[in-house]
Amino acid sequence: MVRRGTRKTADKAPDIRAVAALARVSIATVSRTMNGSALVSERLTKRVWHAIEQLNYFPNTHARSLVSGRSRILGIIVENITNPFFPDLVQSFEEVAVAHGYEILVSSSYSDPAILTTCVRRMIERKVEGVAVLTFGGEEPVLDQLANRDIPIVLAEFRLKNPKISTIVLDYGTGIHAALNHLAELGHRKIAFLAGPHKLHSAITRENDFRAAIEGAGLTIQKQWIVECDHTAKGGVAGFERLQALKSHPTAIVCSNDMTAIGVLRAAYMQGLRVPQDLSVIGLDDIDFAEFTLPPLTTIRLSRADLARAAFEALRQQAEDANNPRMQREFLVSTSLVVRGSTAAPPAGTELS
Amino acid sequence: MVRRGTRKTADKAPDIRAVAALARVSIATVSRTMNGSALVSERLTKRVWHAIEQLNYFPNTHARSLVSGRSRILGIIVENITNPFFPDLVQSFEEVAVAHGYEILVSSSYSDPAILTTCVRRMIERKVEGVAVLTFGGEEPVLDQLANRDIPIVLAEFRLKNPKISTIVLDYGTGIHAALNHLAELGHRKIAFLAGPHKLHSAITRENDFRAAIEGAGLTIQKQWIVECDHTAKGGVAGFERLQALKSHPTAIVCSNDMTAIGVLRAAYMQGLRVPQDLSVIGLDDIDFAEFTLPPLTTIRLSRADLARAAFEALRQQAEDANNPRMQREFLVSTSLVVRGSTAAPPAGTELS
DNA sequence: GTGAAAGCGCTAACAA
DNA sequence: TTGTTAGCGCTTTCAC
Repeated sequence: MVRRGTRKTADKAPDIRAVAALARVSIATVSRTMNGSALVSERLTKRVWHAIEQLNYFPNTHARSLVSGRSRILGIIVENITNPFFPDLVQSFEEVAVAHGYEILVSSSYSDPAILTTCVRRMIERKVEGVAVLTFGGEEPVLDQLANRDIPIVLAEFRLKNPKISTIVLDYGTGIHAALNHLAELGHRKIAFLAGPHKLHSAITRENDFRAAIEGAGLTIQKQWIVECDHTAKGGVAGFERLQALKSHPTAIVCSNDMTAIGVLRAAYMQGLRVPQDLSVIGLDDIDFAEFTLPPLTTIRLSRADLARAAFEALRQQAEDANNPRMQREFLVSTSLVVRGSTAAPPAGTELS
Repeated sequence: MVRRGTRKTADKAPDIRAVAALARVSIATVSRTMNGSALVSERLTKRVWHAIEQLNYFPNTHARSLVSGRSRILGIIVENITNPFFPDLVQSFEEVAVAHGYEILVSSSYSDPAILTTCVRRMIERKVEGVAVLTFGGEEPVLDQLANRDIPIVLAEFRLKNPKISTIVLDYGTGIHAALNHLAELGHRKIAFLAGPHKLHSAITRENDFRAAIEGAGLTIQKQWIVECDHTAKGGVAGFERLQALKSHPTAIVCSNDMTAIGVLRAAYMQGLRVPQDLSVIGLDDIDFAEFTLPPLTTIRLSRADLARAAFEALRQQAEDANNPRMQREFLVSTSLVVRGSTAAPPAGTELS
């Protein structure tokens, strides 16, 4: 424990003046040294660092932000964490951000405009240098608050007319296509889709991509085999039951997200249907847990790390090119199929039913 | 740079002076109004709020923190998020914090002292008003940096001699006891424990509580039935296999955490052992996912929300009683048994083997 | 009740 | 190269 002088009390946070005094230089020199400015002689640089260490000095970021106008804080708004997709995403975002010397400010919007407003308020008050809006929802209007203040924004999933807002386009098509190919190769022809809630932009995109892929595979879309669920396990159970109530059953079910697939797994288990022997199931997202379901879930991976990286990159570019004419940028994050244990050839004889 | 007046360009962030000007009062009055100071006449209060709204003004927290010395930021350090326990915890902590007007600064220590040092540095630089260290690990030394600066700290699991540090005591005993009672009532006598890594303080506590509960239940501890795993699913698989390699098999396995239990579920499934008919499994934590395993996992719940609330409360008390002689406080968070589908009576005839 | 003015700890002009 | 100084946007005495 460093204790100078002979006082017993814990030394209160030293400031730049204390460092300057100890190093016998001006506070400007201390500032320059810390910020790696080239114009400090080696002799003084050494003395300053020495003083900094000796005093255990940490610069006050609030003071720094106040004068420089840069907070080095990035905001991230997600929907909520009931869906295991989000914590992962936040963690990944935090990792990239911290690696680049940024702090992050996390907010959950819970799809509630009032809460979103508060989130935005917090972001503005803390002077964030950019905000990643990864709610996959549709709450644009409030974001104008940010845009009007020239705060960079990146949005997953949809393009806004506002040119100041960058977009991350999620290419579900590739993964869904691969999934259908996989299923087709196994011999499936009767494929259902458990969709997400239509209020979610991403859910609609996923569904459309599924439809396109079905047709691309030369199959025809069966209306009753596309049922809207709510992206929860419970919803998956319900969706599965709806499917079972039909006269003709699909041999494979593709789900709009992993939670839905987990519900299907559960419902099938309860009904004594074996996965994958009697029924193939495919999820989407590849949440950490997909690996540990019984059987392990075949799923379409949407990498949270990739998404987080793209969001960070988008924000950084916007922030650093603040002077450049800000053009609308687009970033692409792709998906891929991860084959695990929930898919297999359909049971014999189902081709005819 | 700041342009007041009637420009059409996106007005750059208005400041307190702009508000004062519009409301025709001094900036002091604006400040007082915002902070709810009683000594502002109703007439001016109204005018000020009106101006604030009209300008869409948000106070700059950095400036505020700088002058007031209070940042309204709380730090939280967790281990990492591979274990699904943590994101939940962070989310709960964020919720309480935001509800009380605090922001949070999250850091993962990854059990790496070097990273922890950086975390602590970030916390100090941002002038956090308290830090919740919920790593369940044993990285005390660095924390002195915080303690020395009189920053309140709350630690889960262990007591430090430092009187400035509050502690949250996790009462696993209650839950583990209930679990063993449950098992005993079902008829189990041969109960194994898949422990966590001994470097984790919490793992050791859990194991000790298990031993105590076993003896409390009138059973004797079988050394080979307590095996150290690593709190991952993979570790659970390995632990299960170690158990199966023994001549005498337990009829029930209690796991130090849910991930381990999930590994056991998986390994049992692979070996064709049915849970719960052939083997009962109990987890600990009650992560969100425990509800969705096949079968749904019976587990000992350690509420992340309770833990987060306790941590927040501890910090707030310390922060607000800054002047009071700071005494070491202890908070208790309890556990309870959640019975789901992974436990049942042992298979007939196993009593004798 | 209200306003003027002194900083909080730092960065960035500008001087030397 | 180094030091001096003027604020960044706010809170908070201290006068009035």
